[in-house]
Amino acid sequence: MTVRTRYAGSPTGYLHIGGAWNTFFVWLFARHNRGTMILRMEDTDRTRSTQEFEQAILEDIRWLGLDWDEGPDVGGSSGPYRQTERFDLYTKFARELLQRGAAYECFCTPEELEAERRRARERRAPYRYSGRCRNLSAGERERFLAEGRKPAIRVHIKDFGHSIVVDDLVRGRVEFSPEHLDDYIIVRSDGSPLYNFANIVDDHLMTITHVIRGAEHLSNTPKQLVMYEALGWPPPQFAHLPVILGTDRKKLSKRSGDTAVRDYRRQGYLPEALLNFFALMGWYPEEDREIYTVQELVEKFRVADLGKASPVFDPAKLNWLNGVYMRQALGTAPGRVVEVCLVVLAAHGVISEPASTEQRAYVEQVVRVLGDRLKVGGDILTYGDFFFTDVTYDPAAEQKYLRQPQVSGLLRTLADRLEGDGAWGRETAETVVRGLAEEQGIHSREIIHPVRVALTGKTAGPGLFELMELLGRQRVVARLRAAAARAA
RNA sequence: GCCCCCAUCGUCCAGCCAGGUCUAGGACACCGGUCUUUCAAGCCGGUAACGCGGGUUCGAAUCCCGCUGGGGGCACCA
Repeated sequence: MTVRTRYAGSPTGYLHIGGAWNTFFVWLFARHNRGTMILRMEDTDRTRSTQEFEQAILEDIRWLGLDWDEGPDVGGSSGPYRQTERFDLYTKFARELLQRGAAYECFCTPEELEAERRRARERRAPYRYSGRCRNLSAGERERFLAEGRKPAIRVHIKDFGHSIVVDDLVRGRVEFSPEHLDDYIIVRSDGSPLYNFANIVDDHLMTITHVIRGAEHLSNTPKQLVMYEALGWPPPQFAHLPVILGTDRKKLSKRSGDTAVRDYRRQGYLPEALLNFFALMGWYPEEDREIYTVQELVEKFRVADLGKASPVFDPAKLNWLNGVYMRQALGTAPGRVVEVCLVVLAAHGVISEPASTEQRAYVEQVVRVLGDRLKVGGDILTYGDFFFTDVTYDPAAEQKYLRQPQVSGLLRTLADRLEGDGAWGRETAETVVRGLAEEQGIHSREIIHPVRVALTGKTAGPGLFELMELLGRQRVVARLRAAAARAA
């Protein structure tokens, strides 16, 4: 039997780290088993779902380098892949359930249910639906209808007398006592299906063999198992991944900071670094090794090797990993580094979008000069903003290197010597700067540091002579004079 | 409150299933040192963990029970 697995996203926000991580593992599983990867949009919550978010999610998954065989955009044999386009299916099965007495209409209003819940809370008892609509007489039903009430549909949970067992691929055997189960709602009074129903209908109709999802769904699983039974369908295999935690040790959510994949893209992260990083959360493919190609991950992936504990998302480690990939790309495919830098630069409005040929060529130079200081695309601005904008002097740097007695004169002299129309380049710059130091009888660093601050505003950054070459004679001379004036 | 899950350095993981080779290994971060015009990178070194209590056993990070702690779920959300 060939593996068919899916990522079911709800288009109520951008793809976040947790969702992306989940998608990656689903994808790894599919590809490792030469199975089918399916994307499904669970957009039954029409108040929060939007077309834009759906687009964005697809885009971000694609950006990560993951692909899918069936989905809302590419179609497939078991489509459509958007739940809002499958309503007739849910209605059909809901009716079937109704006819078989496995489900019933519930006329309780949200207010009435809220009151039930409140009462349960007051008694400090766990809430379960009272079941008072379970055996409505024809008369009562007529009366509710006459009142204009629209029924929701609930499943009728029978007494099992035995516990419900989830045989989870990562957690093992998990038992649930059936007395905690509720007659839960599967279709809203407006006729739209709820997650725990639509999900099952789709997974079955799409012949999903493996459901790989977050552990937040583990408690839902017994409910779903009951539904599979009511429908007479064999359930798929389940694998519940741990939930990624934020630094606050709470579930990483859209509202807790930079958790959207899109944000990482904008900050100049490399998708392959993100993927490699994902692999290191909840899984260690091999001992004493952290760098893997996607292909290696596909080969090594085994659900049984996944951890059960919730990992904390550690941005510091992601940064390091991204740096590893950036350095590697610098050697083998510098265009990739330029690419992520362009994204950042454009996002900050420093260059146009798309970049002009000149801008691109210039950024290539900047990238070359910055070299392995670039751990993420965003570093082009933290280390090299002065290549694109006027100098912003770091107060501490200015205080330390520009407010020295001889500095103003030194800077002015250097400007004078650099001016002119002779050859310009790294060597010229170095010869002139070192020559001046020697002539003054001072160590070269005593002039290099102030010059760096004058040119870049910072104490840290790329090699002075390289950056001078790229900055060009005009800007160098102008900045030296401006700094000399400030220093005086 | 009820249900479920989880538990090794600050963080991510290895080790656990098949107890001894664990004075617990790797990585990130952190702290030194080295290189250097600064920073980054690199290289060398360092600090740092088996949550607690009971068992079982000659022997427990590893097996069992309890506790504690953390997390997730209890919707006409997904």
